[in-house]
Amino acid sequence: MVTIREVAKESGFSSTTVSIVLNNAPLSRYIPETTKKKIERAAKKLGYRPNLFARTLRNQRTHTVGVMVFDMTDPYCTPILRGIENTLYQASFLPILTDVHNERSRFERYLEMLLDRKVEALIIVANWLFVDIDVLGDLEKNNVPTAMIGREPHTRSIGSVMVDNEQGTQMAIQHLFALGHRQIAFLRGPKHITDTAPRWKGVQDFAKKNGLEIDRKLVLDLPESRDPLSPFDAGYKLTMELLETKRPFSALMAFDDMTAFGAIRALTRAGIKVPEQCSVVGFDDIAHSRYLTPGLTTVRQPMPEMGAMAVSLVSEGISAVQEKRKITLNHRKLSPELIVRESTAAVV
Amino acid sequence: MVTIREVAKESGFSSTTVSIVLNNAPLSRYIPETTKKKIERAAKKLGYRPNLFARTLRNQRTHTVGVMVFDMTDPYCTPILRGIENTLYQASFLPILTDVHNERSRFERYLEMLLDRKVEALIIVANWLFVDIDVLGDLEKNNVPTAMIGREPHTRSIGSVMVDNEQGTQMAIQHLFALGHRQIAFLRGPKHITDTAPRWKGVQDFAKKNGLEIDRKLVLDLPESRDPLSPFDAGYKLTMELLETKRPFSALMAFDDMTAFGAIRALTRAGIKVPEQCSVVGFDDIAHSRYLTPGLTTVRQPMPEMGAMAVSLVSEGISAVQEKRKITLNHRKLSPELIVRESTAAVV
DNA sequence: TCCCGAAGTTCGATTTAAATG
DNA sequence: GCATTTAAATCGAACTTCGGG
Repeated sequence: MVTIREVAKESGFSSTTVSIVLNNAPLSRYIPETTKKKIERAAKKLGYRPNLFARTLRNQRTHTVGVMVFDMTDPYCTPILRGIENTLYQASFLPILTDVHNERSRFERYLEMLLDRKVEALIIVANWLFVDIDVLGDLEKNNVPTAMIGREPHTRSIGSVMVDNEQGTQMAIQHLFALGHRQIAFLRGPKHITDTAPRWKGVQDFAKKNGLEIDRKLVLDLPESRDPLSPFDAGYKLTMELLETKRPFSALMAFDDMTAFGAIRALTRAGIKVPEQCSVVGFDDIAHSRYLTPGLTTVRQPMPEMGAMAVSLVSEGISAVQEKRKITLNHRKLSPELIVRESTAAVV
Repeated sequence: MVTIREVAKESGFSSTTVSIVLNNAPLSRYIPETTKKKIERAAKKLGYRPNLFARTLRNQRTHTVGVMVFDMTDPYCTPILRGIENTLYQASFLPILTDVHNERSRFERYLEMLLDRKVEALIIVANWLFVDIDVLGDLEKNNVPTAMIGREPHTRSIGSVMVDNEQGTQMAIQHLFALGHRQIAFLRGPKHITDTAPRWKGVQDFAKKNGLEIDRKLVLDLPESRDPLSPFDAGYKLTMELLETKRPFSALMAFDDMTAFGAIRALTRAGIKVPEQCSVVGFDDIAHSRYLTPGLTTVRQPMPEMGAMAVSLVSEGISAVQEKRKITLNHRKLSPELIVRESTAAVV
């Protein structure tokens, strides 16, 4: 390994001077160009790369952020991670990725590991299950700016990025309404998930405003579960139950895309064509949605942007820590977008 | 921050002794239990956590591995990453995740960043595009054990994990053959992808052995492209072209799942029912495949296992480096599995 | 005072060599 | 030589202090 001392020797100056020059430190304004040139040339010649661990030991900076996902296999995560990665890259930060598999013990172990590595910030992708773990203790104490994606934390001091759920379902129901649907079935989310309530509120608000009557018999709730893939099975099962009641409906609005896939499977099995005989809308716009046939009409969460936004929130926090200001992180709500594909059609 | 010196002071021993005890170093066998107890109690009381950067500075170990993905949004990646993460976790290693977006400059920049951080190993998930970049230079020089998933590297000294492509397509064609299909269309992969040849070879071998005639007019090639999602569009387009020729076929074998999705879309648009009028098989078994309707029959790559295998390959390398042996990494070929779902059926 | 550069200390842990009884 | 403990050197960079012109 080439050290700063070797560069010093090669260039004929002391390591102090080398350090000052290569870091463009304040003092470097006194150092003549010729000296700088020589040092830079020597560094280049030897292929000098400063040892980041020595540097961190001195100045405490790691240029690393921890990313915690609750379940990577949830297709909702990937685009978010992409957004995080891309934004960090621009800032020359590197992410340490951890997946807690929805297990508390794993969460705690990983948190400890990340703190040991002095990540400068933490981003939590709280998809699906996340019963408010008291992260705060350790985090606040350690002064690590933290942002959460997809869940509103119960604490100040932790930033958050969410999609505007209410707005999303309003767009969806508005779309169905405009297509002439009046008998609409709903597969609501599990009660313990915080997205469930606002999404339903969006529907209700629209219904009230536009005189749409909601048939309570056509409203079902997904069961609680800690498996991000189970909504598919639940969607399938609930739709089957719905069909058995023989209550007619011309459209179905699912809690999320995965649920919608399950519903489509059930409808197809029952010989009901989508969208000709029944329209289906989802929520999320996970990657699958575009590729299944028919393509799923859904409400897109701007996932890469949410990742990017989380990074910019914690960046603020990092600056604050650097300048010894108190950290305060914001809460952001991003607008969703209605993506109309082939799973919805006008009533005949 | 609690340092080892504070633990020393609290316990009444020197920092040397504290270090020896806490690390269970060889010398600790001379240290009496009572001393150990006292030191451990002091450490616990103060909540002592050794500074990893100071430690790394001394002993060069980082317990970190770099993971490079060529495009995270490729659904093929996620389960592999999961496998990597899970296996690393067991070994108390942490992954730094980088996504090179199929860009050479980004690849080089990330590689540099990872080497600066002294990752103890590197795992490359070479999905889709990867025209043999000369990683070797830097890597070999820096003595970083490296394994590649999904591509056979042109160099020794880099380990690799692949699925047995030949075996995979053989299973698929065998399945179609057993269902009575004789007129089978093929959407082969782009020529520049290394998977393409062996997958085709599997088909040919089976055909020869079983007297299945392959109609060259029913064999099309995907165009070259650097977008992991484009196979969908290509699959759609090629299938449309196939249909226009009016040449009959009762089954279609796609290069991968994404291509198969495109084909299904085309067939459906053309009013051809899958699987009643045409069976479709894919390759990969990405997450989507289970959820579309009909569920896709496909050849599963054991992705989590491939990730795990890559970790175990580089672990070997890490041990070698530790013991100053020369690193030699193996090449592993894992068996795929045929997943029969709803997109294939017997000819009527 | 301004400019330039070097010596020496510090960050926190590990390890070697050596000092005790 | 043995059991027990520790002072001091080390890892590599950054910063503080100081001195000479």
